[in-house]
Amino acid sequence: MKKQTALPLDRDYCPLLKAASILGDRWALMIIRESFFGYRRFDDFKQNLHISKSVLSNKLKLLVEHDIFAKIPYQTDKQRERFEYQLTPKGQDLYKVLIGLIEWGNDHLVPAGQKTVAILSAHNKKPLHTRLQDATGQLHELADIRLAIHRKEEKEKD
Amino acid sequence: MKKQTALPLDRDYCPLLKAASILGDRWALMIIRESFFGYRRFDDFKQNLHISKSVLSNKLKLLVEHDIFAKIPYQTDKQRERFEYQLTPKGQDLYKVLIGLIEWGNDHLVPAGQKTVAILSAHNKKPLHTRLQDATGQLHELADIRLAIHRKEEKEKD
DNA sequence: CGGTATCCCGTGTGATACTG
DNA sequence: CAGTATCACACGGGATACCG
Repeated sequence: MKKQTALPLDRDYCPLLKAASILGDRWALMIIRESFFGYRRFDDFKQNLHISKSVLSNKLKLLVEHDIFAKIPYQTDKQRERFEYQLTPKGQDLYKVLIGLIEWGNDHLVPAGQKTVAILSAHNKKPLHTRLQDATGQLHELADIRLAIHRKEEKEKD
Repeated sequence: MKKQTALPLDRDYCPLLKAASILGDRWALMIIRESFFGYRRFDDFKQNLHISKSVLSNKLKLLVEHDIFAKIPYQTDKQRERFEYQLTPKGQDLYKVLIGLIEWGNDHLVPAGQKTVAILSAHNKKPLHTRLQDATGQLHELADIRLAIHRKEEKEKD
């Protein structure tokens, strides 16, 4: 890592800060991970995470407001209406963050021999790893990365 | 995203929880991002992030304890010894998380037309995006991802 | 400049009780 | 079961003062 030139970034616009304000607490990413495991119901989250109901309730409400979860009604036995929490496309896109964090945690925080979470291909069961790719399909190494300030273009996704 | 079978994960060993306990606050990832911009000194962090000295001091100490930063002495003008904070290999590996978060934030939190942080190739200036790759080099789509529990093998890193 | 120590305060969290 | 309301508490963060 050689030093890069200083950049006049207005840090108030930093996407990282915005993202951290939504996800940067004890529970948000854990709940989202449960969702990637396939769980969708209040009680599943509660049981699996040992989180208190009030905190879970507030957190889910917040994540729904941020369009990460959609609260979808469904019926169990024609008696009562229930809700389940499904990841929106915006929420599903968090797989990038989740996998990066799990990969880093596995590489550096988990002792060998201990059970942990693996990221596997569903069809050939091979472990998957994060890579960087440009629009031409070429892969890039860490040393090739540079952060820069630019103005987001209109054609890009919301 | 179809529902996956439930998994008997002992959530106390979750790498995500461990990672979140280190990085999941208002400042850790912001400081690390500054480091990826090339900044290494206490005062640079302080000026760029508008963080109070005491908080920055504590945070840096914590990140050094977690082997994310190394505190390296150097001399400015032969007078006083100073320290700078360099990312360790473990810290550099956080590029995966950082870029995932920035990419998600850019895609979903930053309005079009606004200045933001871009991730570029240093040599051809092309924007980079995260992808998933297996050991054979094959790239995988989101729909192909599956999370599973496994025991970390001895030959793997740390 | 590069921190550390102290104080104050807001917020996140868990426990508990309550509601439909 | 699926939440909401309330309370008490610990912790993180900012401001300030101080130190080498």
